Amino acid sequence: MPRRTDLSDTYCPVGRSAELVGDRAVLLILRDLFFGVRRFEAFQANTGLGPQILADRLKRMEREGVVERKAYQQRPVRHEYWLTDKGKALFDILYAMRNWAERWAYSPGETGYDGHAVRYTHRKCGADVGLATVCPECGDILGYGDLKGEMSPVLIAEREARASA
Amino acid sequence: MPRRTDLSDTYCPVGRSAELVGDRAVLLILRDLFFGVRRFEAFQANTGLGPQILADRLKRMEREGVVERKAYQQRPVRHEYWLTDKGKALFDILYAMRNWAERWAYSPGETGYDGHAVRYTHRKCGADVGLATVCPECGDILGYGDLKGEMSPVLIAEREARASA
DNA sequence: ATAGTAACTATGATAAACATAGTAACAAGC
DNA sequence: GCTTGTTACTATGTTTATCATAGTTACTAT
Repeated sequence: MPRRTDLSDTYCPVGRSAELVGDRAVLLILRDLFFGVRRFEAFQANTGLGPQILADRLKRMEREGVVERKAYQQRPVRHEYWLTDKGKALFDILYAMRNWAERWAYSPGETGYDGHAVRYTHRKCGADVGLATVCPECGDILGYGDLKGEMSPVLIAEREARASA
Repeated sequence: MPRRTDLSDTYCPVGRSAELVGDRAVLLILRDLFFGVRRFEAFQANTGLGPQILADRLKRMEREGVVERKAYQQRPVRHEYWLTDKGKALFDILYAMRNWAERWAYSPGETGYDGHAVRYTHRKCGADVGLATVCPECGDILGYGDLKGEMSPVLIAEREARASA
């Protein structure tokens, strides 16, 4: 889609974020990055994105400073994509998206959806945090690094089915 | 852009949110809705979107149940767009986007940017909450309704300039 | 009868996305 | 030393969304 209007110079902070995060492909890549995925082919398998939008978005994200390309082997040179601090800080946005969807985007008796699609536990105290941003057990404010995410069986099955296709 | 892949039936919560929120236009409309804007022409002026993507997105958002069209006058019938509860719950995502951008998306000496582009205060205790999700003064968890947002002078000027053009 | 207001719809050019195929640079096996 | 495999992409052409601009509907006010 032609996007002539550039929002990266607006004074509105939501506009500036939207320039990066207002894009399905970027969000799917970020999701995978937060689950520990680092390689091109894995992103392709998990997100279902074609190689060029994937390549294009990874370049964009690198230009914006949210990911870094790191060589993990020479001969032949192969790269992995790692989140920078600026990238890791995007966690709160993804987490808010997850929380919203878990609460509002699943129909009541949806098949295979019991509890939550992704369960987060507080690394420090082990508590299941539900949809909270503050640990219900110890009261800590929760951010990237504090939380451990685990996919539910249906979600794992879905990802495996996609990866093998 | 052709978007053949539909994410609304994935089990991944980020995927489901991305289907709605992974779109620049939707984000800009939501931003305005959270600032109290309700009318078509005002959205157009503030977001810079053309009338058809605006109309298309508002329909999509209505279909998704995040906004409601309400007639504010008869003869001729005119409508306003109001956030539903499901829509209001999206605040956390927008707030996370604002927080990320205020911290990471402005260059150090950027003209006119002193402090924050949008300042939020806790309605209950009056404290400036900065970039927090928990009130630094009284410790309350902050969500939609608890916060009052105020645009900085540069941002107001930018919006007025856009509206008059 | 003309001008104004608010919320759109219609039209055509442009640019982005998708599917599919192909390339580069090697390693490993036969 | 030739084929197969691996990983990370690039190239090509069709499909589809977006943008800019203009026009429409249904009225009120002067």
